[in-house]
Amino acid sequence: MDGFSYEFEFGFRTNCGGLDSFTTQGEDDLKLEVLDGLLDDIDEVDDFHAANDLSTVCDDFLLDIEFTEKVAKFDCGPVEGSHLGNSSSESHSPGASGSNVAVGMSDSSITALESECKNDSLEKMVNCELHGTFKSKCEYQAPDMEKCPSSHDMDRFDELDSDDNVLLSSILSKCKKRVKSTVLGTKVKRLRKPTKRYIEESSDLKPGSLMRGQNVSTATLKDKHPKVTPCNGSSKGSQVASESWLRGGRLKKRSPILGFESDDDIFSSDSDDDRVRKRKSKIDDRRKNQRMWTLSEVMKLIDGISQFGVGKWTDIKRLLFSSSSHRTPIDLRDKWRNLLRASYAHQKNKGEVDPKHAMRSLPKPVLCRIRELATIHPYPRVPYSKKCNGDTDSSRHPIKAKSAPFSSHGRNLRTTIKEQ
DNA sequence: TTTAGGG
DNA sequence: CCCTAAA
Repeated sequence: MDGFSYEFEFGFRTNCGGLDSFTTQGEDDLKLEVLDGLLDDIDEVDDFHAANDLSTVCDDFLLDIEFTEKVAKFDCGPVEGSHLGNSSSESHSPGASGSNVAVGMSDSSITALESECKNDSLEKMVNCELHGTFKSKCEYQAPDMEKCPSSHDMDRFDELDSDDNVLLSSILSKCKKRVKSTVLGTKVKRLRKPTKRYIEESSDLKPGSLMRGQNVSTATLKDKHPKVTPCNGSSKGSQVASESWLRGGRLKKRSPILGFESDDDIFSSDSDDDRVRKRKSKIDDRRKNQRMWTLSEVMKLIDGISQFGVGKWTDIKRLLFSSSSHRTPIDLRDKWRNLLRASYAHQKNKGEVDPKHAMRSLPKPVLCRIRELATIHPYPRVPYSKKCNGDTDSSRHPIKAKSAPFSSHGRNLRTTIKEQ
């Protein structure tokens, strides 16, 4: 049973070194045809995923196939007794650590086997072993290669377990695919798909943990300094409570698994809401964590900046925003950038506020404060104060002159300096 | 790790 | 808000 699978697999593997000597090139086509015919009856078993890094074997493909055919013939022949059901043969060789891998012969074990076969030593070892068992038989039978498999052989083939057949089918279909690509000269390099083992490992996460990957830990990680700060007087009473789910799941890095997750819904343990939400806003989900800045937050930010200076975002975060687990230092910086932009826009409009944005505009004192701070702590690489723009200040900072202050045109900062 | 800058 | 490069 398994012995057949095992030996077949290893025969396939090791043929490259052992059996190519007695096959003439002229037989290749014939054999391929025969093999193809054989294989056509077999359902294509889905990929072996172990296709990764089989390229080293690929060069010996034709030979592999030859041997495959031989095995199909020989192993069912009279001598097959020593093959079929003789899985103990591997136990003869104590050094054959790899043999253990193949005995179970599940798909995953095949995967394991294949990956193990990348190991040179293992291959050699198996070579040795098989030269003892296989080669002699095969060489012995080689002269009869031309003849078709006898009906007896085919019967024996049919006698195989269904499990064995499945396995055999898998292996053969794999051979077939590779042979086709190789023989046709295309030698298509298959895209590196995730190995079955990888998928299995991924899906193993599913049952136990509802925590979707990394989402859980980051939330707690941020409040390293749970300094008790009155919840910034924000009108949003629910802010602190809700931010755990809103922001707690902020993904610092996209994990490679994310590809699966979005494509196949491997993590089907998601609630329906989650799934719907994920589908709906896959594109702009970067915005879904967005949080309106409250005035009090802005004030705190301004205070922090005036206290620590611009650029000390971590300090500001630690001391003033420790209670809000969202608002990373980067957020603070971004907000400050936006505030500067806004203040500049405001100033440029001579105090007139676009009625459309009137609601969002900052109170005048805050605006003044921002402008004030901007002069004291110019935002990085802002060479001159916004207030004195247009004068020759920029000439004093020739290096930094290229980075323009914030313009009223959204984020296009550079056009402004050209205009001036 | 933090910051700056771009998107 | 996110990502990445640079420090």
